[in-house]
Amino acid sequence: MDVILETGGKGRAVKAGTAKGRKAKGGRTRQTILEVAVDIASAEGLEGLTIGRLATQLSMSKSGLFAHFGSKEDLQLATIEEARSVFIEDVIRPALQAERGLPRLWKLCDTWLSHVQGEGVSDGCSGGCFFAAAASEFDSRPGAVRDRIAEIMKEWLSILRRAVVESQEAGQMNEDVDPTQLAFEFNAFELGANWALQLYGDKQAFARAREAVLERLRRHSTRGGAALLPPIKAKPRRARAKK
Amino acid sequence: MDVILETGGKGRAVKAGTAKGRKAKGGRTRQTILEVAVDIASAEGLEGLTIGRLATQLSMSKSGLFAHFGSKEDLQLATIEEARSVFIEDVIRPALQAERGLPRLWKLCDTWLSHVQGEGVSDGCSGGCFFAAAASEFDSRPGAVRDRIAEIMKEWLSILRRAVVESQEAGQMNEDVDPTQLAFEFNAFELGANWALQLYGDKQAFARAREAVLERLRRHSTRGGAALLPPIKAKPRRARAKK
DNA sequence: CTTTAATACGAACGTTCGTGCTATATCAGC
DNA sequence: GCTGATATAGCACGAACGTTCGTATTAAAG
Repeated sequence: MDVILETGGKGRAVKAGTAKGRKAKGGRTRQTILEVAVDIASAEGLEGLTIGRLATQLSMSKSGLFAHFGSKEDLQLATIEEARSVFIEDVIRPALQAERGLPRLWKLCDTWLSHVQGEGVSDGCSGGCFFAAAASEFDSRPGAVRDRIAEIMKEWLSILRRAVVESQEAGQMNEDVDPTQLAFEFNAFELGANWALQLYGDKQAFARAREAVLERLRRHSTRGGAALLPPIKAKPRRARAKK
Repeated sequence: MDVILETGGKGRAVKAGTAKGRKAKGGRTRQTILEVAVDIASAEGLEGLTIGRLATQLSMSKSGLFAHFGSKEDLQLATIEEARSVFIEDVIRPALQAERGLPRLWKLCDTWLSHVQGEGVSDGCSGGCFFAAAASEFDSRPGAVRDRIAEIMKEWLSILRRAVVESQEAGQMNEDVDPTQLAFEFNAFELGANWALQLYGDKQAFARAREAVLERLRRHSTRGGAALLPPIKAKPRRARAKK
């Protein structure tokens, strides 16, 4: 599944995808590199993202690719920024179109889960959360990479928390809910779903995470807020055969 | 925090521990190696567990250490088994002494969290869950190591689930609770707490995880079961300053 | 005392990693 | 068409990794 540099297509948002000139070529190549880098790193981690491997997959030479970044760390940082852009585009922006309050909070979680699950047909069944992988890989490796990852994840937690607060301000969620606590729990469900997917390929975990989130939202929503949530699915209530 | 086998002049590792005999010596060395290996791997992951580093920390030669295991993979597998033993000793066994049902279920979660948090004074502030780190490191690396990790984590999930079922059988928990779902959620809270600790050094996350677990236990417990849980702490209800 | 086998060491091998130097195409502007 | 910047390739280095091999030490067995 090599990625050829010049197929043209490449749906992702590139500043000037078709700009001509030698100068622009480098930028486009860099962009292509980063897109593949995010793919690899999502599945195998930021350290599995080897320059040699990246070059091979892109049919480039190591040094040619390396020239686009001053160091491995720069490549990692750039990859992180690219992943953040993708995340914003795929998760944050769609959620912002939902109505502020409970609908947006639910949409954030729902889209996040879809994003990790491997949204559409992307590329088979890879999936996996870039930041979850990167975080656990660098949590014990101090440096700029780790700091940036921590910053971005804090950003994400903050967004979740704000959505909770806004739900309360809109009178859709009970005031006695601690927003930080709820954000922690939602984030944990997402980590748990990602964990189950990566380790067992258990796609059902996403249904469980959604149910966990929804149950909590319903539990804490006011009378006015409850109507804004998806309808309750009929529970299949059958004891699992699992011993 | 090096572990010196014996200060003997030339770094000679000669020590007459409890058991005598040349034969037993190897076994003791191996055990010492594995204990240090678990420590390193808990903090830095199974791949950060380099043979060279392990040897340095033990004041041994790489080859001398290597001789105890046929390969790196064998070392990893042995380290996993050692970690499992520690886990059983530190978490499972204490929980089994709690009364079957809700008390045991709560104890399992509580002890697990303490275990990850770094329980006592162990060695400063390391902490971190061996299996969480190992799982996310190997989830995309097929092989015996990954399989064993998956097996052990499934074992753990199964224990959690059984505790839920037993709580229901004891009439302490409502029957409409899906044990698999609850086990998933508890596991997610634990992953979330570990994540926050590793990335932010946020020990408060454990309080949050405990609260999340307890709230769920209370929510689903029957009238008879509720009394078996820890008393409700007075909520400090103060809005966090965090923006 | 001699022999044996367990234990550990030191040196080296082959590989892979990140990285630096140098050369060569390829286009923009004069 | 020449010049100069830019993009990519080729090659080599040093470090670290897992691993192998030959050897020294030494407790236990004969």
